[in-house]
Amino acid sequence: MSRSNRSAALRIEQQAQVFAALGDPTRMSLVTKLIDGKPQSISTLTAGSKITRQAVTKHLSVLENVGLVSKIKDGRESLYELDPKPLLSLQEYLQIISSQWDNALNDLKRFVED
Amino acid sequence: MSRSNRSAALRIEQQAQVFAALGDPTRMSLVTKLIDGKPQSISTLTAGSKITRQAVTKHLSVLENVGLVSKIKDGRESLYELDPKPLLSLQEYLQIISSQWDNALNDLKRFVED
DNA sequence: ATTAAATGCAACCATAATGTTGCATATTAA
DNA sequence: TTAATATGCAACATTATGGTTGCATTTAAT
Repeated sequence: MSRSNRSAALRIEQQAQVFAALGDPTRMSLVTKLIDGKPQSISTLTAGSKITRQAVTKHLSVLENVGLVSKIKDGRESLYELDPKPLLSLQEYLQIISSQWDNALNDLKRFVED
Repeated sequence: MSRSNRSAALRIEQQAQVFAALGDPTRMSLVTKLIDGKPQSISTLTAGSKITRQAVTKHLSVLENVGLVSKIKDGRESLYELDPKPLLSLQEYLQIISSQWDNALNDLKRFVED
């Protein structure tokens, strides 16, 4: 496999991990809760949830592992803060896919009309 | 739970499923292979892969279940075609998150400057 | 100094996801 | 009509995921 294929495979792997991290309703709502920019503690993020604090902790770790949140120790609390960079990366990816799709449609159209 | 919360939860669940469907490198590359608009058979999509045809078939089913591809029987072949609608939906979602994030940053800026 | 609150860590369980193999069936080609 | 191709179906093994419980540890409040 060429160097470029290796790094492309790496990029795909990373993107896939971010997609996977968002591929769970609990984690999507955690992201939503953090969207206002205020770092929040595990207890706060767990409040009102139907699952245990430890489950929420695991979900936060998944998000942290793909760089979607970062953890800040503050006294006895662990605050989590959103980092939207990986989301921007996904947007770019979807953008590329969409534009390629548009091109494919145009090509098809031209082919049919000729 | 209110009606609006119920349907919001449904939407989140659906979006999460699409994210999850893309959350695997094999499925991401299947999507990439189909981006030119040409429906392709399972055998074609499996060629050059390191996993078996049956594994690819399962991945295609995952994509089909969230509406990212559709299956067309043609003789003895099963052709799969990309449907980008769910991708557009994800783009919208990410767009909303991004804009809310920008708002939060602006609010914070204003707060600090006051 | 005690008590309460917030986490961390680890073991454990149930279920889902990923992949394989083997065989049956349907279509096309020779 | 025989052989080759493409797929479908089902059982199985392995590992990952999502969740729980119990207990220890650290920090804050009385």
